Amino acid sequence: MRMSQLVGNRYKEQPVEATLPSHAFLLRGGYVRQVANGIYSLLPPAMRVARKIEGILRSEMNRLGGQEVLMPVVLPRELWEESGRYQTVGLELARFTDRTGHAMLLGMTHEESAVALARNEISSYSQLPLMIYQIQTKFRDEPRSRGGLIRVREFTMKDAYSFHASIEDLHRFYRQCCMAYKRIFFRVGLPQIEMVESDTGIMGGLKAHEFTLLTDVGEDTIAVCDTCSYRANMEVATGRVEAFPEDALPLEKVHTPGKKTIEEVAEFLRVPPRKTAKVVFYDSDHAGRLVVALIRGDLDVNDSKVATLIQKWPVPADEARIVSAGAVPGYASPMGLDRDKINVLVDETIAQSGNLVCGANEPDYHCVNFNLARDLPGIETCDIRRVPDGAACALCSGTLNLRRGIEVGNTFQLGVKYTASMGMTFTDAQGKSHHPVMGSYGIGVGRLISSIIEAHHDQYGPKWPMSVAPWQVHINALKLDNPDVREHAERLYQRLAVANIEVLYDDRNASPGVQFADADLLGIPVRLIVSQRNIAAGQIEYKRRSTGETGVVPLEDTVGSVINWIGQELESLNADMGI
RNA sequence: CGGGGCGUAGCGCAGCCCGGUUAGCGCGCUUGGUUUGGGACCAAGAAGUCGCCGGUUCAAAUCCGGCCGCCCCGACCA
Repeated sequence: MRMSQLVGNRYKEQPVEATLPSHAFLLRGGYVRQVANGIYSLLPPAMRVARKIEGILRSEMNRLGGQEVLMPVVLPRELWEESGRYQTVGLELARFTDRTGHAMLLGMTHEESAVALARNEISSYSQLPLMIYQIQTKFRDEPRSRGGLIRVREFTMKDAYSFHASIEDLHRFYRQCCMAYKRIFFRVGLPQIEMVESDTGIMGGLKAHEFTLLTDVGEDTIAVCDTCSYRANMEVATGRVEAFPEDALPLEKVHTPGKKTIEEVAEFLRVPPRKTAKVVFYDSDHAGRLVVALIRGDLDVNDSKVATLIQKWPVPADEARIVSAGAVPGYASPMGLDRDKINVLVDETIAQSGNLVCGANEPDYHCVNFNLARDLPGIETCDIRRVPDGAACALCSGTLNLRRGIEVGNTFQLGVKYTASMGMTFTDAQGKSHHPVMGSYGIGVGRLISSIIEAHHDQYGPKWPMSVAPWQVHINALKLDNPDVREHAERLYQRLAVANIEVLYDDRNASPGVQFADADLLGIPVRLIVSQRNIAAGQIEYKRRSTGETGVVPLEDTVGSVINWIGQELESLNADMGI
């Protein structure tokens, strides 16, 4: 490729809207252009990176036995009604009607489509297991996109769907798929990506993992054990919290005038916040009952965990709602409330503490010496707390640290949620009918591009790993109006092209500073510099983008050296070496 | 959806408060010349419905009203 013809300008001004390095470089390097909020065009350099990533995705999916398909972006409403998600998924599902008035939607994930495809083709256990995958455009009408390609509304995703005759076979395949994901991330230059336990969210199903690049600019919060391999998204992370058992003292009502918050009550009664019990009200659970969550005063409720328990997203209850259930805001307690009309969620930490302070359900009064087993008998406890930074790991003696991360991929053990609701069956060896067990597996291509830049850049631009670099070699020729320089540069360009090397040739007669700055923004791993002084010495100068190493090689050895460098760098990204 | 900010040439901005000639500046672009190892210099150019609609006024980028779009933080979100 000749740079004089390359579509897309580079510029040196820092774009005001870009706060992340990857976002700024994508704009400054001429990789992407925004078309609307969360909607981008990819220019040739980004398109080439995307194609390389897609090639790696294909090879690893094919290695798993996956078969590539292409399902539609535009889907009929009926398909999503079959699974029930037409109702349960919110505004991020873009809906519209076609000219005949038929309700349509833009696919944001393709479990329904995959089942609809497979149920007509699969009827026997002998056809299982099976995985289909596609690399395709998704649209999700996100409430807020951000960070360049990190969170967008339209994006390219590799999504895969597997079907199994048994849960055991799903588990076996799931492990293989996770290994394939590790190989993928290794091959694109991100071996540090972590496998993280996660919420199943709108996918539903049994179990899910995310694959996350830990970085301060990430938007997810991950609990990371400093000792063992436990990693979990905040949504589901659990940890050990110190228990404070005490022998129960008699329950006693105390006057606490005007003291409503945990801080006020704790200070007034001269106890630490951990000796109090906090009540949080949510408007309703799936059955319409008021939700009363009880947690130790020094801890916070984790809404995601509550959502899983009450089967809907928790919305804080307003004061009228709380009062109508017989509770007194600021002095509330589950004690004395009609347990048939409310859903009480009690965090384990309440059972592990004795003699707590809690509300008396009477204005200006609290109770001291609340003990769960005695004062609210017959309640099963659960985990509804946000893991605090520095909590003890539940699996080992280590400490959990909260880190930020970018989720670049995810995997779900779906079970029979979709195959049962959509009526997909197969016949086993005994002639009996079953629903296949399903898994689904996603990786966002654009998010991976941004993540690679976040992990591999300096102040001047990206440093692409060889496996995903838009080109392998960048030729800079200085003083191109000199016939000797031009002739050497053109010849070098031809020789490299003949050797099947991907070359970007800066054939503009631009000043060295401009050429080098542009080369840094394009981040190509090998840079070759043709100049009069190098020609006179019979040599070519090179610079490796990733290491900054510079040197010279004799002119006649150039192609051979380049082939060696490319080979070395690709070999270091070969997953067979690393995993 | 809540809070904050911004919309003037491809990009980054000034001008607006206090209405008044041909709406400026830097980068980029075009032409010519001089240059050339980390974003050169000189000269001459091209490029703008000042986000949109309406109002006030002799006169609106500037004042008023409405709308739209974009960014950041939060909420939300595989």
